[in-house]
Amino acid sequence: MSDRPVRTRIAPSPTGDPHVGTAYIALFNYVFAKQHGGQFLLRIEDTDQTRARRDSEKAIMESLHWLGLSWDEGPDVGGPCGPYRQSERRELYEKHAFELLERGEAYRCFCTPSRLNELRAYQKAANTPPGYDRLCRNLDREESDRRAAAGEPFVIRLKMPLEGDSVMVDGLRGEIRRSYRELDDQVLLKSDRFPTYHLANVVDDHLMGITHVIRAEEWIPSTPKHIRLYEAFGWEAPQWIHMPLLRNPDKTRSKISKRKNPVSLLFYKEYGVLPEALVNFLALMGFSFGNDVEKFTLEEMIGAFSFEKVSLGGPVFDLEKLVWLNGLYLREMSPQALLDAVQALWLNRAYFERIMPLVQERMRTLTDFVDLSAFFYNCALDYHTEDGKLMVPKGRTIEEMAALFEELVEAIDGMEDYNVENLEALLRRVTETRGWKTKDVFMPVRVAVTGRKATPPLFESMSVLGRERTRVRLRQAMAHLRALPPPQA
RNA sequence: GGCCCCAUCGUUCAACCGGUUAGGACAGCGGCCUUUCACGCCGUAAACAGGGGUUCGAAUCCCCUUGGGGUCACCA
Repeated sequence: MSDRPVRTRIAPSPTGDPHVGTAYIALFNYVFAKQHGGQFLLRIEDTDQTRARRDSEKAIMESLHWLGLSWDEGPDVGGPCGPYRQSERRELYEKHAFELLERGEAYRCFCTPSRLNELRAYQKAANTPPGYDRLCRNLDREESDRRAAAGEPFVIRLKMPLEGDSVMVDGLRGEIRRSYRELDDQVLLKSDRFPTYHLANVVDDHLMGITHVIRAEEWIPSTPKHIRLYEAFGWEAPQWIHMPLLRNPDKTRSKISKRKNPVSLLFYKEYGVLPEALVNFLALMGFSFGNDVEKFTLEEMIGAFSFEKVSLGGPVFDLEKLVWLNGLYLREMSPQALLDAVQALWLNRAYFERIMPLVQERMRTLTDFVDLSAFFYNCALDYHTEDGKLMVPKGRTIEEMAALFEELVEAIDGMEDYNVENLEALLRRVTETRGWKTKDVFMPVRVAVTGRKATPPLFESMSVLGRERTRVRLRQAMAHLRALPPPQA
């Protein structure tokens, strides 16, 4: 153990919406660092060139700021250990990978993806444990250098010990042992010269002086690789603390996922949850303040926090309790502050300006505006109506429509730019692939998204509602349909 | 499937190093307040997964079983 000043970090991967799990882990890193007068850093792990999304990084930073979990060092504020974006540190990882190669702690692997696929297929068929067979581990150095010089593509793999146990001490669980025999020679540097998570993460944590790695439980199985990496470099390893995983509320109890639960921080913000309430609620997941106190501020949590007060069962994210807690916060605001908050969310001029052109030609009196635009503000829609029935057109089944909504939820999530053109293209595409008529898709989607059959133009409306709320409504409509009694024959 | 982690009411969090009528909160139910609803208040139901040990005594320590989860990529 060393007496280095405490430094923690949150290291999200910008591959989608800002995730509630990211906020959850960030919270504990933040609180622990602040409690010890240390620093909390933000590092963007964007080494996956195929998945990193441009706008995602920005959304993550905005969401964490919204929650009040601000960082002392990061891509936007800089700091002594920058850059804080892994894609800007590529050469560093390459250099370190080659350093391990030189020291015999790692080796070049020339195996092709197709060979590795075959290997896996064979292992699966033969029912043997999967993993790299270490074919290239014993290539002699001359041959390795020669093939690399000839331009043959390769990756660099870490040499794991063949015998013995890897021992990690987890701050919450104590000692966790694993036999090296079941540990693979992990790829450190991909053939595109970008690092894998394992290399980049360890190199950065060391270079950035991270003392406590507080991350989700799902990382426990790969910690031996990280420990080995620290050993291979001759570096002092941080303390490992693995927090329990947030779970889905349904029967599966699997780790929280966007297919089953709203996981986007944007959702909670647009739903009207106050950041203080969300932070408080997240803190309740696994942590107990003491004396049965449930409502507390970030500041108070910093005063009371200890990992001894963290329990290990995977907590289920209970939206109902979050909403109750939020109500508590709402009620203690001054009416003025509440008005400001309500206005800032949806009842603001900028938002009105987007809606006005959509409803103008349908208005006869000024007050028509309220009725015509209500669905732009409502959160939950009521589908138990005459219009709601239009979500299942004649000749289509309930399940067909639910499946359609499900597909749209996914497609909208993956949409690069969420705009009118892409929405129209998407709806036309799903209509065509099904061989349906447009009315079989457009009206049901209209009702799902707005709750009614007479609305402003569909794509424009979806665009104004935004990606997140559109998805939520489609998902709610899907759930509504699947809960319907089966039609009589 | 192998390996690893976990195990208290439906959900969440308590019960310090073994001795409690197993507690709080959300949700549920009943009631009070109230023109209504909500808030608030009062009350009620609801759990130690099972089996072995250790011990005078086990929710608490150990083992096994069961259950749940995670992980086994040139993703993080």
